[in-house]
Amino acid sequence: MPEGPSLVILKEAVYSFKGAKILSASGNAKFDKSVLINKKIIDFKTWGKQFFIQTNNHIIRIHFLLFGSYSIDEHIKPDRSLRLHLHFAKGDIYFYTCAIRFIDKNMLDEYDWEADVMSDKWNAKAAKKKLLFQPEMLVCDAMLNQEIFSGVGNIIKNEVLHRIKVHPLSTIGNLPSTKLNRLIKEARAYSFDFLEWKIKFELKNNWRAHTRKICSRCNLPILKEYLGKTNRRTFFCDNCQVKY
DNA sequence: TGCCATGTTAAACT
DNA sequence: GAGTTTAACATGGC
Repeated sequence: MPEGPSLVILKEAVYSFKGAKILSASGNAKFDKSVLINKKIIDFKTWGKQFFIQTNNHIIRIHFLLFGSYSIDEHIKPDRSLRLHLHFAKGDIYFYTCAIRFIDKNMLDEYDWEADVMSDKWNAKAAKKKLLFQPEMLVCDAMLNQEIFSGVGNIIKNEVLHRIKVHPLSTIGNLPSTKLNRLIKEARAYSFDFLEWKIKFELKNNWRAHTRKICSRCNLPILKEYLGKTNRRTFFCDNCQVKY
């Protein structure tokens, strides 16, 4: 569930609830759900891995972390994992094992919408500026930085670096300009490939490095190491990914 | 069956 | 107080 493209799928999936009135709200999320009753859904938004439900009076922020999930109309998980259930005349939305809270009304203005790789507002030049400001940063950390690449997660990180043949331990400052541009471009492009494949249930089939044993390009072993400040699982080909 | 992972935050440290 | 490391959270797939 967690990476940006999956949230875009969610936003599409609940689109028909836009304008609908919440008839009841329940679940074990630790806030007062009664204030949502009889409120209309104004909009659903995503920023990277965060999902927002807007009513006239409130903004609910949902983060799925590692294990979060949702379902529409059917309650498919145990009650204990049900964080929020929104009931409408036309159906139901269920959110499970995620972090949910209200955020301040004007908080949405605080988000850097140009950082969201899935957004129409995505700004590659702004991303480059932020990257060049931290030349010592490792590329494997840079890709997971939500201020720069909001929505990019560990799978996208591994796949993009393999696709552009850049070693995860390269630093931003050492990357040739063409490679840096390519990294920024593919962070978005791969995310849209991810979206397309996920919709078709073909995502895993298309992984070239993530969880793979053999490099699809050179047939040499893919290495698995925990790298960077983020210390996340990193799959890479030591042969065809160049360290800069 | 046990391990561990598409992630983040807050507490506990130095 | 700052910067950092660690623990906590919690489910499902392999």
